[in-house]
Amino acid sequence: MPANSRFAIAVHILTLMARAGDESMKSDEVACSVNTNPVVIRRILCALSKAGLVVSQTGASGGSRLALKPSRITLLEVYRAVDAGDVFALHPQPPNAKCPVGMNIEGALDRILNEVEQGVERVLEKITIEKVLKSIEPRAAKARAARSENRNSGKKEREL
Amino acid sequence: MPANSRFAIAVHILTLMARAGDESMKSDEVACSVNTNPVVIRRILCALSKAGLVVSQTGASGGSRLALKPSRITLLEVYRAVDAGDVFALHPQPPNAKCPVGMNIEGALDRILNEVEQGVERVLEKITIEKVLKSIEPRAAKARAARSENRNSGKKEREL
DNA sequence: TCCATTTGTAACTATAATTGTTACTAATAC
DNA sequence: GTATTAGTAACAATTATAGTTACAAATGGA
Repeated sequence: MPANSRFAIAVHILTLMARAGDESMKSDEVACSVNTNPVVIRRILCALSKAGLVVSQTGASGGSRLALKPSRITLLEVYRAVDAGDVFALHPQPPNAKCPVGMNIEGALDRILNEVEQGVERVLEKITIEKVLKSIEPRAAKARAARSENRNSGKKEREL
Repeated sequence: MPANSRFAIAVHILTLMARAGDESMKSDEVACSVNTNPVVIRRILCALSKAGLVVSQTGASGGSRLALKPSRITLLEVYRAVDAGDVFALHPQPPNAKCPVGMNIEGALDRILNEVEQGVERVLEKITIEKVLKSIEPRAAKARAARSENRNSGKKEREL
């Protein structure tokens, strides 16, 4: 199943919560939108909570909500909060230290990996959760309009 | 074992061949430096060959060598040649289409993934195999000097 | 005070990708 | 013709992920 989707799900979660505003959401509700098990959501929420991006409360009428305004949460913080994994892996086994290339290639690759990660981070730090929510809203509005068209023509659909 | 190391190994292979110049290398020799099985090397060489980065020859005294000068091979071409995988994965299961966020989040994440990949590519296109080899040489030379020190003081080590 | 609800977390399963390995075919040089 | 080498298929071992069940701890309300 490799190449993990925790970052994608984390962005989904935070976008839902940005939309919910002050109201807190339960892991069950979030799981319904993400289409997975609530425990999967809670595991990711736990990481986001440790990073200070959400606050959660146990007990009856508990749940989670954003700890910061959506405009203050960048995708870089999200990427760092969940362990998204490296862009590429180094050698599975250490290369041959008796070879002039084998001896030094890991260091070179490590420096390249750092540069690549910086490239990723430069992109992610420019995108906020607010921006993601806004990029979604017009499409959702369009879909709502289309649905009311359908309703007029007799079709039915449930929505959240 | 997930998060694949094919890109790292491909860079290692090409750096070895850059150093070998016109002489072709056998998958066995490369495997010795990478510290893995020759079939693993041949699989990656096959991808590099399809991308036109190396040429291979079967048969006695066969082997592989670079198809282009080291200064003409960028790491971006290498990254594209081997299937290095995406920086992050989208949802394992499609999100709930009845939810305004679930309905549109995949498209938003896909656009973000494209931007991130472009960030990665901007970094990789600036690094050539020649550059990697040069970043390794001074260290290798230093190590050679240290080894001859050792030899003078009576110690022994094999090298390639 | 007790009960229902919810998070946090451990433990386990199923799935899938990667790497390593053996074995074989086809091509090539000597 | 024989030895050598790449190309490739098939399979095993390892590992991470995602999903699931189960339960303790916290919380709010009756």
